[in-house]
Amino acid sequence: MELGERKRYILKAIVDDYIETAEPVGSRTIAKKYEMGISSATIRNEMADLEELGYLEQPHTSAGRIPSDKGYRYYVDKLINIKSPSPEEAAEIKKILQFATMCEIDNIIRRTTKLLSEVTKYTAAVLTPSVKKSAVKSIQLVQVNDNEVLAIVVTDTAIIRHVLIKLPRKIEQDMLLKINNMLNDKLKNLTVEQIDLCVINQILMELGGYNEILNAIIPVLYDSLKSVDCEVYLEGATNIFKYPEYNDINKARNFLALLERKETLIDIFSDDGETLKVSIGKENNNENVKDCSVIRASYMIGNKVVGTIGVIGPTRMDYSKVIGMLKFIADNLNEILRNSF
Amino acid sequence: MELGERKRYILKAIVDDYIETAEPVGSRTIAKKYEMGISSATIRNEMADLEELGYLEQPHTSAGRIPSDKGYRYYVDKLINIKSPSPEEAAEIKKILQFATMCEIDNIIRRTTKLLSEVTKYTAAVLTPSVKKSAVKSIQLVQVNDNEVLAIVVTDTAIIRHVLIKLPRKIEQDMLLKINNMLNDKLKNLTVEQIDLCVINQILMELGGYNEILNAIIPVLYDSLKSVDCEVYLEGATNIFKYPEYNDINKARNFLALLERKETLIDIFSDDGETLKVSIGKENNNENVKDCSVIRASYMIGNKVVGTIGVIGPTRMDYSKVIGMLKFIADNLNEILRNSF
DNA sequence: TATTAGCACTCTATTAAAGTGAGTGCTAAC
DNA sequence: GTTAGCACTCACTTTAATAGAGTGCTAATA
Repeated sequence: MELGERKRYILKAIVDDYIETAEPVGSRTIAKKYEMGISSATIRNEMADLEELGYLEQPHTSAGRIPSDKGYRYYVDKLINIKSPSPEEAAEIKKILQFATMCEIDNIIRRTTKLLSEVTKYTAAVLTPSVKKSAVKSIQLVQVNDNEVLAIVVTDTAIIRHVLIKLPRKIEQDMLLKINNMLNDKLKNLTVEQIDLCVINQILMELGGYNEILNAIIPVLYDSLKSVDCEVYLEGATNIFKYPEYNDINKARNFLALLERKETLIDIFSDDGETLKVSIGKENNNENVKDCSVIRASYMIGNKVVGTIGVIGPTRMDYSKVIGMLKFIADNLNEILRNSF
Repeated sequence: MELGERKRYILKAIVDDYIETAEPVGSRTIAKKYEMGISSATIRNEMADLEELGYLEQPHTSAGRIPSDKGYRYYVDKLINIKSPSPEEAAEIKKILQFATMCEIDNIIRRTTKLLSEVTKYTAAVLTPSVKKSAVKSIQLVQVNDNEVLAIVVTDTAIIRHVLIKLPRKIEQDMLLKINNMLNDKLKNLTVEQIDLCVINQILMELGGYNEILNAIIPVLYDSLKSVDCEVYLEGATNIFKYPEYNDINKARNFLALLERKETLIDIFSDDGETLKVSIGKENNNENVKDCSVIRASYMIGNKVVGTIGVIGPTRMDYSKVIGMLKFIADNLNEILRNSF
């Protein structure tokens, strides 16, 4: 069901105008502002058609039209002109990301989140790599003092997990080394998901002699890896107050309450493998986000898609700006991560 | 300027009632609800006195009275009955904290923050120990692979910092050990604040032979220690929507925007050594918190005050409940930290 | 047949006016 | 010193009136 040239132009004008003004768009506005050599009456007829086809809605009889979810979808798929950042903006973004390069990966991701929320003026979130799906690259046991050992796990997704372990008695250096080597032998290149009780039992069996020490170390290490799967960084939550759809205190509260729960954020932003995905209103799976839009991109560490970076805001979102910015920032982030990790 | 018995009773009744209802309290309400065997006219006279003395305010001529900051202060200092948690609540809190004991310290603190916001129904924040003021307990350099070394610093405040360092070339195990020992010798027991360029230069001098490697390690390690001083965990920010003073969208926005900046939170919650401190309205130093109250307690690791745990909300805060809960939770947290670290 | 001018109609948002009620301060009596 | 009584104040609510933006429909026009 392809729309005619003129209908497409009118739909685009309405979506653009509504995104800009947040007010229902009337036929006269279209006729005057987007010079088409066509009268408002004709536009009215076209608008009635577009409404019948489901692309537009009318808040009440004597108001202008606003885009429906279907209208936004058509706009994003067929009509949009993606705004890439201007040369100045691009330079600024590159500068900030370049500066972040000196930091650890957590910090890079955190700064990227902030940057994204600042340039888009919406709320930005980033999901760090999943520990479960990460493979163990190296495990180190380090003696901190007589009865404490620090266990450090480094994964192929640049996650570093550490946990301080109390020992029941002093441990000799060579015994620690032996345990350390054993853990590396058995666990290296396994994903954390693959490390199950079976694997653990095997280690306990093979190192039978050191049971007392192992029983102090293994469960703590195991719990530490399994307990938290990924982090979520959130920035610019209060940006929503910029948009009149959130002048209603209840809407604002619901939105912010949503973002307070980590599990919800993971649900909203977690990846399904696509490089860039736009979810408009009711397209979102999460019940509480049905009047929001979410735009997200995946990022990679070492040629492996590991996390998501995204933006959430009202369905009346400036799609062309956000998509442009998100693409640009995700690309740059990937480049930095490729070079550094 | 001591208040008479009856004035004190009336002031307490007004504060209690206003905290409960959020409505200006009239003389009739006091007479009826807080049976005093005294007429509303008499109470009106007393209220006029209390207003003149600065303990009460009147939003407008035909409204009841509300407490001024001075009124709240008098209430907190002289009139309050602190509500300790009920046996059931106490048991519940202990259970949750006990469960957290199995976790790393970060996690304990995070859970405590959440718990505090849940039991008080206000916004809770916790400041983790300051790195600057922490003393280095141990530094370990661990070879992750040929050209990467992981540096781990453990402090006396149970902070563990790690940073992955890229090396210009492969490093021999004994050289790494030598550098490691040297770093420990020179830095152990120094606070991070005390580690300045002078100390760094001394190390570089004494290990002159390894300049290439040292120049890769030292600056990164130094930056990592100096870059971030402490973390702030925040929970229950949207709890403020429960309180009618934040039905005004601008107030809500200002409050939430405040909490979004880490520096502001540090400014608001950072400690001045007192075990428990209540800051009411204009008593707060931070300009943007002059219509809030902040209640905070310090917590200790190894007999040293290291961090703050606190609650922020409207000046019409349920002081007796919050103080009771905060004391109880801070005491329990201290006990857990004393036993575990 | 497609377009347009014109007009009646709809519905929200704004403003003004009137009414309600909680609470006060003051006065005079107890 | 306390209290009853009353006039007064002021925010809040309700109602009514008005304005204005925008539509849909009809009839004329190109």
